[in-house]
Amino acid sequence: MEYNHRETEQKWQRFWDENQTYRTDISPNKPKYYVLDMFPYPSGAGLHVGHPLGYIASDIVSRYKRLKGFNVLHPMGFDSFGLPAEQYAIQTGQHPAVTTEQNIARYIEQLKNIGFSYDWSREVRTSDPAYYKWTQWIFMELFRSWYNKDTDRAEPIETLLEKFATNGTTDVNAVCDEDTPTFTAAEWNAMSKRESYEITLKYRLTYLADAVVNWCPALGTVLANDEVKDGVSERGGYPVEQKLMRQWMMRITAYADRLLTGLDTIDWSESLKEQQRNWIGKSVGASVKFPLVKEERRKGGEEERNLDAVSPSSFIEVFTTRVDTIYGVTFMVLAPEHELVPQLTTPEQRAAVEAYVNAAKMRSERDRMADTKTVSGVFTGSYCINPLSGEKVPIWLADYVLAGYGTGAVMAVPSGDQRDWTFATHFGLPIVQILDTQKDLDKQADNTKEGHYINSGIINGMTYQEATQTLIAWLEERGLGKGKVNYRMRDAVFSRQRYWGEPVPVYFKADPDGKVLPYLIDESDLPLELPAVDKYLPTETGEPPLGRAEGWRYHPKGKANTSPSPETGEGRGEGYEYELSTMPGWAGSSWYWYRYMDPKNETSFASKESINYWRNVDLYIGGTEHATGHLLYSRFWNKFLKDRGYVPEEEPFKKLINQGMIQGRSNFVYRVKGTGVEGTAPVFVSQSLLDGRDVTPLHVDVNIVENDVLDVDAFQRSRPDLAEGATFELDGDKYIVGAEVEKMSKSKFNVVNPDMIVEKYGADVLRLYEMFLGPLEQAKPWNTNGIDGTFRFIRKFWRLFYGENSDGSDKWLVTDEEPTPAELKILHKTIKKTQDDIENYSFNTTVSAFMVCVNELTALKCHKRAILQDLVLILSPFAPHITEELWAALGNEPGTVSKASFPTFNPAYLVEDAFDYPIQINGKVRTTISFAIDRAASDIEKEVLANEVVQKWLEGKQPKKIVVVPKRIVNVVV
RNA sequence: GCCGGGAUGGCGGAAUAGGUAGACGCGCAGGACUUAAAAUCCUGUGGGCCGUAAAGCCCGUACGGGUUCGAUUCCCGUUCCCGGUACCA
Repeated sequence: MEYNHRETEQKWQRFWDENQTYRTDISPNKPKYYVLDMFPYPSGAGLHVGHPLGYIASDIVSRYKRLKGFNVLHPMGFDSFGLPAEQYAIQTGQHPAVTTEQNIARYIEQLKNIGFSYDWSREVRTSDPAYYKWTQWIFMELFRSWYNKDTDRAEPIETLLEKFATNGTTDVNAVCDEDTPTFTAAEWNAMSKRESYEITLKYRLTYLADAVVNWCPALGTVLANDEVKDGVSERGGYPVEQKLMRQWMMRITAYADRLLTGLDTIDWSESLKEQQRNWIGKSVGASVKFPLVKEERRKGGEEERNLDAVSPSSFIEVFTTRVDTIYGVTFMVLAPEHELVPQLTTPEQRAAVEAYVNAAKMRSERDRMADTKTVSGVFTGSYCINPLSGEKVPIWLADYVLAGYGTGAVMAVPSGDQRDWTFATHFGLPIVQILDTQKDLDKQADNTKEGHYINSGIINGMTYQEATQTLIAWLEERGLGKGKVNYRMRDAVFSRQRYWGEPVPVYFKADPDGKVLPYLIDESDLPLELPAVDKYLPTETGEPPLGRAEGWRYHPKGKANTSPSPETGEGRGEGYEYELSTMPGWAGSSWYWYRYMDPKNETSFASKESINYWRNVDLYIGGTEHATGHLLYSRFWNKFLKDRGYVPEEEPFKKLINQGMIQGRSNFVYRVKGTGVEGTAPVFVSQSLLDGRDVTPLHVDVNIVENDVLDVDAFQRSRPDLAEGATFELDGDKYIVGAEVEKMSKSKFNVVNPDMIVEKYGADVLRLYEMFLGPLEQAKPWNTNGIDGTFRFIRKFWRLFYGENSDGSDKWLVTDEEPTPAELKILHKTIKKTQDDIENYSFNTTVSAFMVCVNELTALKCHKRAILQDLVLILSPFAPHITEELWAALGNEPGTVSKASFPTFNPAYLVEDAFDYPIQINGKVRTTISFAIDRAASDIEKEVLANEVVQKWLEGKQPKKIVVVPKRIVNVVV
């Protein structure tokens, strides 16, 4: 009987479910191993064959580690808040919870079909109130914390209040808002409760701020930078504009340095770490103040040129990484959006400046970035003073300076910076050499740090190091500047003007003087559940969808609710207004790996016991698209939770692997141009007969193509719109289709559903084939064609155990005979290869080793239990169903293959007594000769030289040299 | 532009402390079994040359150099492809 994959696989999947085979509990006497997949967003389209790639790899590692004696935590859940469900709700009125539930059910069914060893009792869903209760709680903890730069960690807000009460702001070294006032202890203690509370809001790790955000009018929501691609929303592709809005922010910048240095402690790919480093964008330099020229201020005339009113005072502040080049500054460049521009513009220059600023506004960010060749800029008419040289420096505007980075102003040093050089050359501004080593300044800038300074006042003759130190000290002494570290990374916007997300556990209360401030709801009121709304759109007044929830107001327990609505003044006694925005997509995914440790806990996000046992993720597998989003935010929250003593590890994901994307392989049919239109019958030509004919390629469903041969009948049946009355020009009796690698997508008719593969070939075959396709981290196209190889392998493997009696019934072939050395060698070579390859995540080569093993055992007609039982075990991580079946057939307790031990590799079986040496003449192999392993090199030399083939190549000459590498090669140099 | 990764048969890919390039699989070709097909099994399969055959020779890991007894592997330069990105002061 042939192996029946359908019956067997379903049987074991049911068994595992019913017996909770993969249920995991804490067992302190076993080492732990935590294998995590990036949990999916359950989309309506279901899984395609590309999705499970990483899940299969992680499942193999999980099963392998179990056999190796580890207690393995391997859970799965769903990142179930998100835009598509909300978009669907807007269109259909269907509550997102309903569609999400349906999609999850389908995902679970598909996942269970593939035989993953997840502990499903630990499943989490971010949209479940029992889950997001703790997302909200973490938000509250962030609100209740500040970042102490002295201890370099987050602390409860109470430690800040103590400092204020005893010493005011003197001892406080915190990450906080720019406009935070300084005060004494006495001043602090004299403040009203409201005043002091308002001050603490500037220190908390989550805070309200007016932020320029990516506002997407079509989606009615704010998007994170990484959700915007090329000026349109990543999901949906709608236009996005910049808008100033009051938003909840996360002070992730407080952690910038730790996020950077932590990268050195984790085992992630270099490219991924580099992406995070670039995103954080640390640069070390100095900020310098350039005072504005006083005479300019005087003769400015009446028109708003009162520079004394300019905030904060009369200077331009720049950030530079090359303060040593300050004597080379010949002009100043501001971003067109810089706040001082209106005040700095002289009446003569006003028209030109306004034209330039407007033109810059019109150009999209994209245009400005794409166009780096054109030089543009305009002079404001004003000057500032170089604080070092005392020279007058003209102030220009140019759009190569970005408002959002540094201070939005640059001190231009054309001799050292290429952009400044280009600008100076274009506008005829002077270029001053400042280092004796700079050369070819008439052709380009030279950014060298070598040599000694010239034309440079107090640093003349110094080297780079000396000059930098001297200048920073000089500037700090005079309050004109200081050493500064600048980061590209900004604080993260945490608000979304949408419905399907976690409500923010905050309400607003107006104080007697009318000032409205945010307050946390009481912890006992968590979870703050999403209210029902009539529509999932913003309100008519532009409020987020939660503004539609009727009577949704906060009523603190045991307190009078007397605050009127801050907007309307109405609603006295009806409770307080809630925050109406919801949390972003990354909130729920920034801590989920902890919830798996203790998913049902109602008193904390996970028990201390479980967290201290499982600690962090040993292996994390997922896509590279989360490089700067999820993976950065998760590290941020993890560090915060560690600071506050809730978790023990600084980094959440020790080892991370990015699985490569599985691309689609599209198939095409070719319709002759001019046919199939206006009632004419279409003519399709086989790809093999094209030969330059004028045709239109059309996508054809890959599921009706086999080995690039089209099932013509199926094509005509499934696409009557295309193939009605068509004629086909065949190559022999075959229509050969064309092929191209594209993204896997419905519109390209190249989606392959894993369910179909499982039905036809079995889950074990799907698992083996996905691994066999190539290295895990590499992107590769899916081509169902090759799957026959792994299908045959499984059946060949089965035939080592079962044959057929003459009446057609099953014949059990396994015997208890003693294995031969040759059989043991095959087995142990495969054991070694399997464990080495799994430890190196090289799954494709493991599958090939299994094939070799089964081929060799088949050739030897080996049916011995002593060999096959171990082979079942080492194959079980890859093909759990068939091995579970055979494990039971071998007489083991059913369902226990995952609870056995990985066979021990015994090198003794691999010892060879002879080696076939390739014999090279001048580096080319001419023959091979077998020598005993312990044969002396001099003996080998002699025998090689005596060899007939070697003699022939020597042509009677004496060899120059003979290289003998034991157990490798012999090379005779003539 | 910069950063990271890559380029090996018709195809997916193997082999790097430098040591027989093309494991394994697909596809293809031929054969066995079968009334036939499917399934299965066997043989061959980088290109070229020479041969009836056996055997043998030459070329070959994107391209051009180099180091070495020996290079897919190391070094220098070039081209192309994929991913990322920031005009970052």
